[in-house]
Amino acid sequence: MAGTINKVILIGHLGDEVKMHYFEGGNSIGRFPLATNETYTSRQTGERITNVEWHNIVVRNKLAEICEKYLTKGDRVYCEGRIKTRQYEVDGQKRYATEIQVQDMTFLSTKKDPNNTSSSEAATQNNSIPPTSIAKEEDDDLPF
Amino acid sequence: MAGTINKVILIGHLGDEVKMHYFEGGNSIGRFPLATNETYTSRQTGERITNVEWHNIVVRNKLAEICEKYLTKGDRVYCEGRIKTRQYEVDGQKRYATEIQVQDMTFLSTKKDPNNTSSSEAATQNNSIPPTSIAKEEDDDLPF
Amino acid sequence: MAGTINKVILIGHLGDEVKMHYFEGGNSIGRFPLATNETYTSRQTGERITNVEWHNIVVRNKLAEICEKYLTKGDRVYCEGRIKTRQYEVDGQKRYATEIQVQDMTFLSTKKDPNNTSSSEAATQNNSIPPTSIAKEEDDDLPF
Amino acid sequence: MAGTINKVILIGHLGDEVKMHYFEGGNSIGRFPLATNETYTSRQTGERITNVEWHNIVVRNKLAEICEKYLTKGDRVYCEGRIKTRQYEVDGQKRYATEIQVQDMTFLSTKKDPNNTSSSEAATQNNSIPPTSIAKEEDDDLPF
DNA sequence: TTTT
DNA sequence: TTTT
Repeated sequence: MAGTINKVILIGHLGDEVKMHYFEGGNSIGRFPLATNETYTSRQTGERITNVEWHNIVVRNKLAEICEKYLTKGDRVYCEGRIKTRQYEVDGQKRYATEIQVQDMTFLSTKKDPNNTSSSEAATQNNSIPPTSIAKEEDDDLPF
Repeated sequence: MAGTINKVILIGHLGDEVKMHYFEGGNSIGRFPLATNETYTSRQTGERITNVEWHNIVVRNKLAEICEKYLTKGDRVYCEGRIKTRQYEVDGQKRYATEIQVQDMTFLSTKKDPNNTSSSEAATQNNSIPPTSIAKEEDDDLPF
Repeated sequence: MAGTINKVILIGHLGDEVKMHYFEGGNSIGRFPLATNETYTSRQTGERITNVEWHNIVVRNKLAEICEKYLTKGDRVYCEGRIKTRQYEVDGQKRYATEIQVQDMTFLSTKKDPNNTSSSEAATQNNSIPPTSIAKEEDDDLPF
Repeated sequence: MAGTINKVILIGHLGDEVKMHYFEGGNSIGRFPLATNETYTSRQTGERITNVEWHNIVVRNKLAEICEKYLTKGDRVYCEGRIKTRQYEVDGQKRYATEIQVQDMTFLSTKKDPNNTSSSEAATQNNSIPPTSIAKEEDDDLPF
């Protein structure tokens, strides 16, 4: 009943801002769409075709708050998590929504950093350093 | 236009047989459900809870045919691929179905091998050796 | 200063028993060799060639103790961790030893389980269930 | 004898230029060091400590040539490959050198692109587009 | 619905 | 030997 692995690794760009939802009791959840692209050459026409894949990213609690604080539309991130398909009903019919529950994230660009112009590399050379790697342990100090 | 990654790694058990579909022109597709389990301890009751996650696995052409030949319900496999959400309409309403398009697979148990009793390790010691690792290159020889 | 990833995923077989070392203060470390195989067809002779790759696995504290208790030579495991190359000197010359520091592990077969005959699947159907998935959180309860 | 996985995923920065070596017969190999960083808080002093890990990246043939053409010291890349430890002898003593044989790579920044100022995003808006994702198939067209 |  |  175990001995299984459910792991997702994504590098993509935020298609929108992080949307937060706060629960009673102090828990919180953040959601944002992440785009990955697949490019290939058409066998028929020979032209380059790009398919966009949209992933529903879900983050929780401290990681959610760090995402909301530092990430914005267009930023690039590395995400590691698991696939989770939720089931719900509409008019008595089953529907499915697949999310990526992310536990670990690394920022590959952070436009929200005020002193930063275009890349996370630049950001590390000034005093306002956003966290670039976010660990799984929720009780840790902020990685500054 | 790229610089993105969409990667899924799963280890799980087949929930059903591989269902094949053959296209005109020689292409084929195989589908099967794969179960992964997540076990955790409830904070309320302290009991162990297991959630099952079902993944819609899609394989193509030679890999599909190897899967159909060697895999059966209950077998354990390692899968590597990408997430793909297809959109379709029902009564004018958008629906989404998420699949895992698998390119690489490793068999961790293969009940269909006739000389095999319980594990793929045993299978490698006789003459009827199923492939245990299936490469991405479709034009390769079978890995026997 | 960050924004980097160092991740290793291995599925292989233990080449020897887990060797434990206990430190003063209660910490412990376990080490064992893990074999992965790469099989390919020789372009010259056309015969199948198998290369064995040996990985120096290092586990710590609770995970080390679970490994020692349940794993034995020949068992198959899934390991997730990071690469770490240690530097040392012999006769004033630098030497390097590369280890895989494993944080997450899933047992894919466990011969040490007394009620088990050949695979972890069988093991889950009786009362003596070894842990098959070991989480990163050291403070967690044992996953029974 | 199989059913194993040997997979490495790295995101890091080039510590030096790509060094090429060409073989008779047309094959080529490229090598470069890649740095990943691990940052943690010391339990003793409470200060942030960064450890650098250096990986010996090895790429072959077309991928090697693309790396040499587009990558330079300091660039950030995503690498996917396998661990390979080579054995050699010095004065009759065995020595080991661990490499990462990389088959797939994604460029996360490319300073060598002449029209590019600081990031790969900018690069995609002009006519001199470096490849950002490099597939495994050696016989493919260049991903332009 | 959307990123680069 | 080195990157950010």
